[in-house]
Amino acid sequence: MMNGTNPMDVFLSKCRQRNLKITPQRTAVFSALADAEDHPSADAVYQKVKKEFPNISFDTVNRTLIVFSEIGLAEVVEGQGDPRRFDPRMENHHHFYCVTCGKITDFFSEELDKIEIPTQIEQDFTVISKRMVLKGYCTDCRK
Amino acid sequence: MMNGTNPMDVFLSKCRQRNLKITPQRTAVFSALADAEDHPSADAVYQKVKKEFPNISFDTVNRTLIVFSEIGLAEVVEGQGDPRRFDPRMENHHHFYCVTCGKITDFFSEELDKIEIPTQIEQDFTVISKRMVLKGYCTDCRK
DNA sequence: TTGACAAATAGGAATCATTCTTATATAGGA
DNA sequence: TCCTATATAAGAATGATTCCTATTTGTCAA
Repeated sequence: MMNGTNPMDVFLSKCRQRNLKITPQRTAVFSALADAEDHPSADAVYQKVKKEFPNISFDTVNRTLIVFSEIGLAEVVEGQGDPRRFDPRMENHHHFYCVTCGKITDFFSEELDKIEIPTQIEQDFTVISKRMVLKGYCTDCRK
Repeated sequence: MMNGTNPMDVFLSKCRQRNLKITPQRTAVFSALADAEDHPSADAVYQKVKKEFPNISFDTVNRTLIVFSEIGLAEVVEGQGDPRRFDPRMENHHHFYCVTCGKITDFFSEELDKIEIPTQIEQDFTVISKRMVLKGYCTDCRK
């Protein structure tokens, strides 16, 4: 028996826990995502998986990725995608993002503003802004 | 003369600096955004402005907001919008986002992980994850 | 191993949000 | 006031996702 700590075993056990069928398509989407280093979009995963499954549909890939994010196999990360959200506050501040209603709440914290960016990052990249992004449930949604 | 520190004066001076005409539509979009507390989408701003300018087009509102983000009157903030970006790494980590090519690079920092969330936030919200999001230019794009 | 059935898939239509195109209108300087 | 570069409105086009539905397929139990 395998010990369940390698990614594929995690995938299998999460699917079984939730009564999700282990289909070749799901397995292929999982592998493609697990190998990705670049926070791919659904379309990027689709392009990869299509090499192995020429007949797979975009919808299947997209649905599968959303399922993965619901069962803890992946996370939807913040991006600058559509619909864009505009913020008129140009002072440094931080965000709380409610995963239920999508509302973004500003907050200010001198302590957070003071945080140093790791030296390695400062060397490799030119940083123009830093922001702490918290995710969770807002007052209205946590009831 | 006004001293240029109220939002409308900042708007007027930024437009003049860039030779952008001060049209009633631009002014209305600026006011609507400046008053917003909720990091609105272009459509949300459009719905607000339309009450005052029933004939304004969505395109004008959207274009204007993008111009504002280019001249430093607003910022496009991170959201969970389309296209979604998926991340298979479920361990706590942080992101560097390149504003030129859109690439998201992971980085790890025990120092950042140790940061305390302000007490007020912990009281008002249920926080399930925290992440530092840096924006700037990546190695390839900063040349 | 074989059915039965709930779940998953493929493919196309529909939707949502944005961007492009173009003809018309207008702000702001001469 | 006139001129001209900009900006606007309206609709078409695009890009990305989600919905719909007929068909297929894992999985469980006999």
